Amino acid sequence: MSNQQLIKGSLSTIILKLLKEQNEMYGYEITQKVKLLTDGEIKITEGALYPALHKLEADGLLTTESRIVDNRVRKYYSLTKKGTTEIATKMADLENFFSNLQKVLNPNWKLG
Amino acid sequence: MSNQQLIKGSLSTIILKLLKEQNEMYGYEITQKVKLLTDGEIKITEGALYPALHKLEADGLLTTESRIVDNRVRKYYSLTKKGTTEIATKMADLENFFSNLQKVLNPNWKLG
DNA sequence: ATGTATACCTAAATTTCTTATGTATATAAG
DNA sequence: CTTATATACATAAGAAATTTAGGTATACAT
Repeated sequence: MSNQQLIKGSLSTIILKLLKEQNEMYGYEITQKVKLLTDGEIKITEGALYPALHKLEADGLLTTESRIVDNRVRKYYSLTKKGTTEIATKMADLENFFSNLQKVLNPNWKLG
Repeated sequence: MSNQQLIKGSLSTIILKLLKEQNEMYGYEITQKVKLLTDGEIKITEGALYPALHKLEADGLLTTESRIVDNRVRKYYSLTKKGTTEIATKMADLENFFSNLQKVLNPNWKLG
């Protein structure tokens, strides 16, 4: 898809929002969830995902817990208190941005 | 606004779409138009705008014509045939991306 | 003289992503 | 038995787009 570059700026919001809904997820699970929800149209690459997860953890928005399932390591991520606050802000920002973008691009747009 | 980083990936679409509607615009005019349409909530910085315009021109999507107005140079940009084709594709990509993003972030979203 | 608005521009640094790898286990196919 | 696919983590070089910070210049108001 040529819209892959549009993900720039919203990847961390996607990660945090999914974690808010599911309480905890591991990296690979996130890529599969997004793929499933969008019928394969949005693909989160691992090269983008893992650095993003590490940054969110370093920023104190996520905590991790490693578990071994089927002889393989999984790192489960969940929101910290700070992360919970942040996702509310980010979602509001995103809605606001889309609203403004529609004013610029097309006042007649209807989505949903 | 903290949503400034969300512009990443959609700046060229904004430029092309405005030019499609207005036929021709100069750089500074684009920044002011976006500011006006969004009540100052989206600000296109000149450091982002001018390189983007130059790239779109280099890619053959825009042509320019310099004029002197009030003793100051203005570079008017307009869509080429290729640019006109491209904006249709880009708008479709953007709508598609937003649609998919909403599936991930919130199935209940309604915009517009 | 100073600040604000208009109007163009570039360059270093940063952020974010792509692309390409690398490691390792499990399982199905040939 | 070895090859391919899926699962699951990770890093690193390079590319792309933006931010931040400057620079030049005219016009006008304080």
